[in-house]
Amino acid sequence: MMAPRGDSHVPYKRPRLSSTGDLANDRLGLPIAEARQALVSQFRRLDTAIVVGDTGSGKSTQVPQYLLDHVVPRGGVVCVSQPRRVAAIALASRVSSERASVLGAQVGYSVRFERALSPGTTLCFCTDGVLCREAISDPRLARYDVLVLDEVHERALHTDVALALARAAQGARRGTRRPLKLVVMTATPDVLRLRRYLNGAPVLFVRGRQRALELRHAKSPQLDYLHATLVTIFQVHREEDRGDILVFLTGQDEIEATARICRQLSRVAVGNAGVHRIEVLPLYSALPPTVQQRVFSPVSPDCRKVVLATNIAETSLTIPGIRYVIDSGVVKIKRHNAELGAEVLAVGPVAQSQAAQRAGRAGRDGPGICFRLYTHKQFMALSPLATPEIQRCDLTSVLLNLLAIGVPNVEDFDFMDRPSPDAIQASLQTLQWLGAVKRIETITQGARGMQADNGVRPSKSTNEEHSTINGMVVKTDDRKNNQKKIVLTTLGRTLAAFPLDPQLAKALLAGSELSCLEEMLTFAAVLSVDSFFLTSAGRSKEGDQAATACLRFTSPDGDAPTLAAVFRAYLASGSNKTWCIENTLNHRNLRLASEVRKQLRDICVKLGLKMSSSRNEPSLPLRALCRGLFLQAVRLRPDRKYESFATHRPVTLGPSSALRAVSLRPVVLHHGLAAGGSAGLSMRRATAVKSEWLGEALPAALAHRWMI
DNA sequence: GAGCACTGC
Repeated sequence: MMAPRGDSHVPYKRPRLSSTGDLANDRLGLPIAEARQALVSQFRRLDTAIVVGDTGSGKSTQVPQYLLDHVVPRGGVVCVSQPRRVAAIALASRVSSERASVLGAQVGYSVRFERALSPGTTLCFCTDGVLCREAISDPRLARYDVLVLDEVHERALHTDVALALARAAQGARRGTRRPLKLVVMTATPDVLRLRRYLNGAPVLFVRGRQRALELRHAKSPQLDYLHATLVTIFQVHREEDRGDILVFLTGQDEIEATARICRQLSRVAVGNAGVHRIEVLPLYSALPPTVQQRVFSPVSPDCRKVVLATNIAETSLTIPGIRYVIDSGVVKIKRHNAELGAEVLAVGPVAQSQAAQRAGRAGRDGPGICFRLYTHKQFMALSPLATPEIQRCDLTSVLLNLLAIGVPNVEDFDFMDRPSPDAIQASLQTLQWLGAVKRIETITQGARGMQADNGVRPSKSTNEEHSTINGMVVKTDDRKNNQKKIVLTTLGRTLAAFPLDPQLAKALLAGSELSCLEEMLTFAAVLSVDSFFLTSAGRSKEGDQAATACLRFTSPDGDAPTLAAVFRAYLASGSNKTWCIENTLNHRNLRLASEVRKQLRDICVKLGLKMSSSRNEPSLPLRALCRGLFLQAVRLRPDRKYESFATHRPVTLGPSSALRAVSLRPVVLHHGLAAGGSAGLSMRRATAVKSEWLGEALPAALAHRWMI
């Protein structure tokens, strides 16, 4: 056990006061109020504006109202978009009550599964995801006079897409009788990039609440941030005034381990005179909501709360009473590796903007201190901004969405930070194999001249250029000479109607063809949400025993049928929360799956698909699954190891897959590959299928290549 | 033999 010894404390540089407290602002109203006139006159004049202000400046609640009351014409509609559902609903509710109106009348919201809107709604809060979907039926965003994009500094996937779509819509409406006004709001003062993207749009600064925040960096680099974390927690506990501590760590295991040591150490320390108790509270998204709620309840006056959190506390949850922040300086980030065709979850250093965000969580209710477990020099060497999500994730869904919107050139779509051409090509190739897009020759004047007149062909060297797509080595056309245009097929348009990965959407449609749509709705729903099974940390004491009881759901065919069985049992229980707890299942994810299924079913009905069930033929849903997930196929080699058809890379069966309970199956489909650690590539979830089903599902080009 | 956080008319 580690104890905070005198010689192992983390030395911090002398405190520097970066700002002063100003509690008067609390009563005088929000800082933004005095800037109202100036903002309004700028908004009237400009077609695009950037608003910079801290959370707490009131910009998210006030700017939309200024626009509605003083900028748009009577009856004009303002849309405010956010990365997160809870924020959209909370803001709508807050603004609605500020205006003493009923939520859903003048002020409303629209998020997935939930909306409060009426024909008279002129101020609508929504999520970026909803806005991106709306653009499919309304690419000019014609319903809105003003579009406000909030929290743009987070660079969430849908925010970047929405921003690019908004620019395109604004361009299309420029010079018409109803131009689109765009207001982009960000908390990061570093707006050079954003400003250039928005053609030099003026930046309007809103003064934030002035709060006292003291930053202390480590004096020397720390080799072990977990050790430094423990030392600092107890140093703060011994030396600093009352106030709760928020610690940023990377993940569940690390948090639980640190919590255990912390509790042991505190039992030792509390024996000493004058040392108060501490209450250690883990906080991460996999925890059941009831356990998460504990961080919001106050502790007794003689006790100090220590919250050990992941990134969830950086943006999603704001914990009251935090006075001290301990920032480990590291974060876990998911990246999609197109070459491996896998998600890689890795620990890395935070960006400066994230460090600022973490520090800002201290002293929201009074003067605070942020302890950084890294030196000021190390801080200065950090990247100023985090890599935008659009450069880290699989683009298959995003590109299908853009094509459905009618974006003319998806390969050259003007994102603020463009994804790599390889990532785009990999996703287009996937869409092509799914039959969602095709490349058609478009003979432009220039191209015709070139090919007919002098017969120029791509030179041999460029023609034989290879690139790796989804891990497969593929010959690519020379892009300079490539006159092929990417167009959406009828199938692609149908796939885009579903809020699903295109692969799963295709499997769902195959369910209609094979008369097992009801079963496929369940497969699609359970595979598109996080696992139903609680991991050890989220379990109650009796949990492990009950988890064993859960084995009764295990299907020899793997995870899709197993999860479907759990889901059916959940519905049979009457969607009962107690039943979930008794069986150590994640109620939130089961409820989510049930809402997803309902939504998918409604879309199927709208598309005119007939509901059908394969009650007497259990293999039909598995065959349908093959028709969507064939790119995720894996085979068992003679040496009893699994290998991906697409990439020929070895993969292993992940530890939580239901297939581990049965003997090795010759062909399986995986539902997500994870890379990292010692295991190489591992399949998080997998379902066994028959080789002939895979054969009938494959497009000809792949059937030939894979020799099925 | 191991899961950061979000989101989808």
